[in-house]
Amino acid sequence: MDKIKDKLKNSNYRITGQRSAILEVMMDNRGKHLSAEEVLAEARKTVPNIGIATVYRTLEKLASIEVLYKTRFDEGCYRYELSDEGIHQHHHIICLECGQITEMEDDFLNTLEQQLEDRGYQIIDHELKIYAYCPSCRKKV
Amino acid sequence: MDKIKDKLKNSNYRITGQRSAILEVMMDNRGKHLSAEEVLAEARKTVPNIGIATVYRTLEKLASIEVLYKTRFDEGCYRYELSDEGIHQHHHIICLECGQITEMEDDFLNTLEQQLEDRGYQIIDHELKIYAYCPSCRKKV
DNA sequence: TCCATAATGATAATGATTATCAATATCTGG
DNA sequence: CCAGATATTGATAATCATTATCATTATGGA
Ligand SMILES: [Mn+2]
Ligand SMILES: [Mn+2]
Ligand SMILES: [Zn+2]
Ligand SMILES: [Zn+2]
Repeated sequence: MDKIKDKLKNSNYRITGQRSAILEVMMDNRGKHLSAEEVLAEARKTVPNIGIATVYRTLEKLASIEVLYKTRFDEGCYRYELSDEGIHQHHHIICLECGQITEMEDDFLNTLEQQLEDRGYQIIDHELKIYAYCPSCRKKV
Repeated sequence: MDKIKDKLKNSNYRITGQRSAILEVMMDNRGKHLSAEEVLAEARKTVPNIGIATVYRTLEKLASIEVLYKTRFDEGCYRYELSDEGIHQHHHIICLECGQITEMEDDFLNTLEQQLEDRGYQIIDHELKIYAYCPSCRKKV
């Protein structure tokens, strides 16, 4: 939390009640993937008058300094989550039945990346989504 | 082309001038990823009065019977391309400098999929995007 | 405390996509 | 070929997430 606030200060961003509230919401929901509207609803429990524009602005800023990770799961809206420390983001397995999202680390992509580097690409990031039925929704065969 | 039109007929879809024009645009642009607006502009060369709503409807229909593949590359809009025959779609390497999109086949994911199947998942599809500098845009080190 | 300026909230604007609906085109069966 | 059931179209309004605008307020270093 304080480490993040330092990061904000170093970027010339002021620490406001709204930003603290949003940060707190994201930390209280570590592991979840929240939409801007969901963040707004939570943040209003602390800062009742906070507006949706501020939520968008803050989420955007926090993503730009890599405190948050922003993605979308085949829906209309973006979702945000606390970022890992690592360079690459993790990946997601999305159940087509219940919507449950399971996370997956990306070690297994090392081989592929090596192949691409060999072909001259300079890889910056990657994103993998797997659509599947999760073990409990899977049709019994 | 005729195989696709049969597919349409079998789904109770009529073959109209507009649909033929859109199909032709997609076939003339095999390998490219077109937005609805781009398809509209091309289709109007054949059917000047075609409306954007018809383009959206047709692209949607063609994607629903898997003639087209629909995706988005971190932009505001969807892009469509002629679908491969295979079960899974191919993947994309997007150059962060020039925007060039290179395609990649998905054999290398077999191992990962096997691991997930072992954990009880029933995999339906996956999507991988790699963001990189392409060989020609890569910063010389 | 003062003040330059960053941040906020309300609200208008945007841009892609979808819904509505009256008019038109397609196609099947006679 | 033709009529009629119905699928499709184009214009346009509506939607929905996100961004821009702008007057007002809050923050934090001097
Ligand atoms: Mn995640
Ligand atoms: Mn492609
Ligand atoms: Zn499930
Ligand atoms: Zn490039």
